[in-house]
Amino acid sequence: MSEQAVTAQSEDFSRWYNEIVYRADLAAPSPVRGCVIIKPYGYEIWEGIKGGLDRRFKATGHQNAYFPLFIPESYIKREAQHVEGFSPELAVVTHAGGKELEEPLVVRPTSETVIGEAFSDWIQSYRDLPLLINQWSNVVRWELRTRPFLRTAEFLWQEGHTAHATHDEAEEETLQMLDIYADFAVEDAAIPVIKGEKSRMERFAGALRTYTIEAMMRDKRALQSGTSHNLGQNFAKAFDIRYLAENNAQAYCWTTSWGLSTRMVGAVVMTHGDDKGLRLPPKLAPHQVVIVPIYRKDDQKPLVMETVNRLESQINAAGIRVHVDRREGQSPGFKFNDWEMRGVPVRVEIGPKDVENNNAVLARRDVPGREGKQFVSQDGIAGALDALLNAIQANLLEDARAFRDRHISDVGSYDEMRQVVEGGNWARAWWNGSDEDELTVKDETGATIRCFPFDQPGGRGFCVKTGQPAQKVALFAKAY
RNA sequence: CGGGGCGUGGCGCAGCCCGGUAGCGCGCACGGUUUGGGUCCGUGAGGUCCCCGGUUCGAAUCCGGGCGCCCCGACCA
Repeated sequence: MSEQAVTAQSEDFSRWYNEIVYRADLAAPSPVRGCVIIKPYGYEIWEGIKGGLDRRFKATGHQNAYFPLFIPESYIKREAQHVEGFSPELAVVTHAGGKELEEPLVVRPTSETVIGEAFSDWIQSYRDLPLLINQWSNVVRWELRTRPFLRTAEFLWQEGHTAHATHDEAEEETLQMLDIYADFAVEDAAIPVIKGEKSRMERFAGALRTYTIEAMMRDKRALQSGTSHNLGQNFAKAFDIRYLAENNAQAYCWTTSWGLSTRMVGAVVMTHGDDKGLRLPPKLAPHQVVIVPIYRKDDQKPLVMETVNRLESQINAAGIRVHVDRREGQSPGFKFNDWEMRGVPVRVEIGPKDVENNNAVLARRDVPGREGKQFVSQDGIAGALDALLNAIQANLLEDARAFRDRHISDVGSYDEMRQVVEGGNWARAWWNGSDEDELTVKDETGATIRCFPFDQPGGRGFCVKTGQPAQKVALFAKAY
């Protein structure tokens, strides 16, 4: 368990992050380079994320399915930009069953290709459309540098794949799913995100358009937290996904894909965490409430535990995820710190005094020290907790939003942008530059275009780089 | 792939320069003590010192070779 303070965020943010991930018991190192073991506590957070998303997917008519881990190498090569984008990071199986395979098998980096191939069989008529499929799976991308949750060689995610009759329907789906990601991020993860479109350079390999939700971490770096792609007819043509229209004419489908990964766990850590550890939004917290019993001598224990057990079932009955810390060896002070490290939103302290006075101490994780503590009556404690959890959920979101907004500036010139970005902040600037200009900016400032936000100021301005008239502003930031 | 660092009980490290058969903190087990903000004391378990080879009476330590990992950059959800 944790026994000393972690490295402060202000001192070394990545070190802080790594320490938190291990000390909050989210993950453990794996024997394979670039992979991690997701421990139960970390996995429960992922399960919360899965639950929140899956519910939304189902509500919008999507069904889950599962496609194979292995993809024939030739499939990957069918869509020109797709190969180019993914080849460098593929893991390939060349041997199996004791002999060399006739055709190497790629471990999926994403499944557009296999799913596209399947779709071409499944879809015959316009009556088969739209086809709305989602898959929960693992994928492998052999990244050069990895960090737990943010970028690992193998990661868990969901990938949605849909096929539609028209471009507009596909576009509508692409945007709907982006909205779902944003809604999940804001409502469940308490992470304020900015919706926008990716630049040509940052677009998914093989997509017509890529949309993204971008979040600001506590070190002000940007984290692409979910993407939704309108694939146009690129994959439909490569995999022959056609349908017979009402007028008896063959037409290619329009497809989309969208994904969100275990990276979101990292986003939660880096958006809300502080120097004492994790701060989990109640909606995703494996334990929303932890009860720490306090007793001096053994004769006090039965009394205290009686109350604790009673409150536990009362809180449980109210649909709140509660955990009682029954460990014997540790002092209350140790437990306080331990649960703060793990980010449990509310701690309930029950000691002899509370038993006597019919009280309980509630301590909220998002407000440090005395200020975050309050006495409440044991009667109706569930109601008090419910209100408190809602307040914490809202406060974490507000806190993150205020932090983000403080660190985004509108800039009018390239020099100004440079200054803002070099200070670690985000810059909003008019842009009409070329791919090459974008690369230059990256070279010179370290920042990339995170997106062209949907929320545009309107009117027009002059591009910070080229000085030419521009219709849109872009967000620039250093990113993970 | 370029630059830097490191491989010693589960984790973090010392020992290496100057060879003599391995130690500290945390964690773990047991006993006691304590418990309203990281209690304290005692006892104990646990190690192919990354690998291979060489030098030597003797190698964690010296020499040669190899492997692995981490950090910073380029690539990326």
